[in-house]
Amino acid sequence: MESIIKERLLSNAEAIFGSQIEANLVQFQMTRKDVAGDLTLVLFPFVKILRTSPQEVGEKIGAFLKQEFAFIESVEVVNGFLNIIYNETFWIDRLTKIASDENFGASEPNSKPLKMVEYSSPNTNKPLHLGHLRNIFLGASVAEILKTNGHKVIKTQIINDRGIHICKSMLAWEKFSPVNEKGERETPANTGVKGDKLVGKYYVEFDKHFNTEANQIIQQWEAGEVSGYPSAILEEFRKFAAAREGKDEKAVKGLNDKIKDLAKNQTTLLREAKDMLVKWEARDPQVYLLWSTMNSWVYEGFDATYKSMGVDFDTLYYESDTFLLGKDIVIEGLQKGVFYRKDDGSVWIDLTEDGLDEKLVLRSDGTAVYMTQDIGTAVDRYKDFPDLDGIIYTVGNEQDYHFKVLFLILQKMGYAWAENCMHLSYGMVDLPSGKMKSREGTVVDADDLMAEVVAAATEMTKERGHLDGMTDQEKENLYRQIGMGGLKYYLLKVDPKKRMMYNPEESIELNGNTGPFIQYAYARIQSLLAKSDGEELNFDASKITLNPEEKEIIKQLDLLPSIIDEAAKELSPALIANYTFELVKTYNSFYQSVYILNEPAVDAKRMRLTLSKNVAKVVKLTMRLLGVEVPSRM
RNA sequence: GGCUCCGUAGCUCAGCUGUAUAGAGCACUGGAUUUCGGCUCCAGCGGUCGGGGGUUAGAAUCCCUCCGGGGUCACCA
Repeated sequence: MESIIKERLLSNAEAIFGSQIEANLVQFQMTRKDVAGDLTLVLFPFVKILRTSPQEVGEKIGAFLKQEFAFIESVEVVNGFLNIIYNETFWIDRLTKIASDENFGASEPNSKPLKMVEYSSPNTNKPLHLGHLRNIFLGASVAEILKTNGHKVIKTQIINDRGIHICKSMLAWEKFSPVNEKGERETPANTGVKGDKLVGKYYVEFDKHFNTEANQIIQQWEAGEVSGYPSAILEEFRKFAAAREGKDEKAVKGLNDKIKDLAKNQTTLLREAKDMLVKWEARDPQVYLLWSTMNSWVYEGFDATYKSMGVDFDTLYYESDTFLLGKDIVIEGLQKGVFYRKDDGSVWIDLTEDGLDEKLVLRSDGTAVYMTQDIGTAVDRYKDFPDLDGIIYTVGNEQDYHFKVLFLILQKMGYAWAENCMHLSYGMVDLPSGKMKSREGTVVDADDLMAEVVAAATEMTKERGHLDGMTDQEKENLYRQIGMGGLKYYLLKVDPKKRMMYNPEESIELNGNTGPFIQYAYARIQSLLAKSDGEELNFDASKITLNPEEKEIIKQLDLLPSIIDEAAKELSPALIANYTFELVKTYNSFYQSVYILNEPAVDAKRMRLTLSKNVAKVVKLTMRLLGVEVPSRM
């Protein structure tokens, strides 16, 4: 509508203003809620150019528009703004159009280019936690939004199944796992422990012994027992140790941390883990078997978690498959002169001219680092999907720098598609007690958390729900829908870019800006429609006068397509959540203020039912975009 | 220290491609049902938009600076 009005204003500028005007002078905005109007034109830009008063130019434009467009009921100039009011017919037409379009809000499927959305991408050495939950819900939601917006979408993840971290778990399991009477070490099968949890346990185990060994080394050094250690390391130790003299607590701690790093590098455990990684890259059969066994445990565990979350993937990438390609590309880049080799054999890229640092892309022992495999993976994906028009990486903002470098490297390697790669960077999830720290045991486990929210939903729904006649299975499903719906909505309603606070009590709330609040509105409409007993929904528009709440609902429904466009462009499910919350609030207010089934005037009754049905339709669609299910009873 | 992100009501967050008295939820206070699901609705309380300066007819929004906080600068991922 805006563009039509703008067009007409520009083409008639000569008549209205006495001269042509710049297109960017015509600025529309939504009319403030507390002011009458459906669209507002800002008058200040004209005032500046034409040197008249806002009142004068506003009235001129207003009179022109009113005579030009039949759907404009009236216009009003207030404080430098021209508020335009559409007539009832306009809004009723909008409602009829929305009602007749089953796919209202969605764009033609596959009408836009293919996007790949990557999310989750866990390490295989420990279970998923609260941070992954935000990541996964975000990525899955963005994929749905893009799909509904007309894109072809491939959902994927890169599984970090190789690297020093998994070697640590493997080593610890080999060294420290108890052996049972049958001579077996611990497995998911013989302990009943979920696979990812079991492997995670040994990662922690490694860290424990690792620290102990490092501390012993430090004690030796402090006591002057230094035989067998490289003199260069000892020299550094003495430097840090001496520097502690007379420093404050914080500085001493920093120095001690540096000493600890030195000591860690001298531990047998770390050396063994590193040896294991080298062996793994050389495909040592024994190491490879252990690796694939432990990884399979983890995958089983992850699959169960993904199932609880209600998310899936179209295709998977494993670093163990892509890192070699990454190494090849690094060699290729070395020949091209994009990278250079240092004396110790390590390979680097110099990004100082781009305002960044030098970055390692291959270790001196020839093994791959994180960056190496990310290069390989990206190239691999474009080989697999030649019509790919961009990869969206859902990864926390602590890796902003990494992706800046990755995209830059890909560009320098000459891949034109690099400019379509995007980092969907999201903020950390904090707890009321502060940051999650694995060392302090404050990490919130994903499985535990989901079980908790469903349990809380169960308790509250038993108390307040309308469950008569539901089977136990239906009830269980409902509890799950409410608990998971609440959790997903809670994590998605905040702007992804921002750091957010996870408050366990708030996340299971049912009132206010929550998933269950929206689900309740949906269920109530379903109940209403069921009781309407097949009432026809067509009505005689001429017999209808819209009250303010009704008009407001139509206006909000009408916004849906632009909201989805915006959410797709910004990769922000939060925009969808906020939109739906506003819509539901307006609907609830309407519900409270009028009769629907009990409305005696048949046309008004049908119109209100139509309105209700379409609010439910939009709620269902938008909640689907967030991965939130809507129950018809609760 | 370099780079980077953030600072809006007691708390959690919208608004930030500039524009009319800065919004919502929670909490708190007070109301609403002989009505279709009260997990509802209505109202009140509450803010020098971190401080200062600048650009502009107009700044929470753009620029500079200071203060406070996070992230990152690994041959970890």
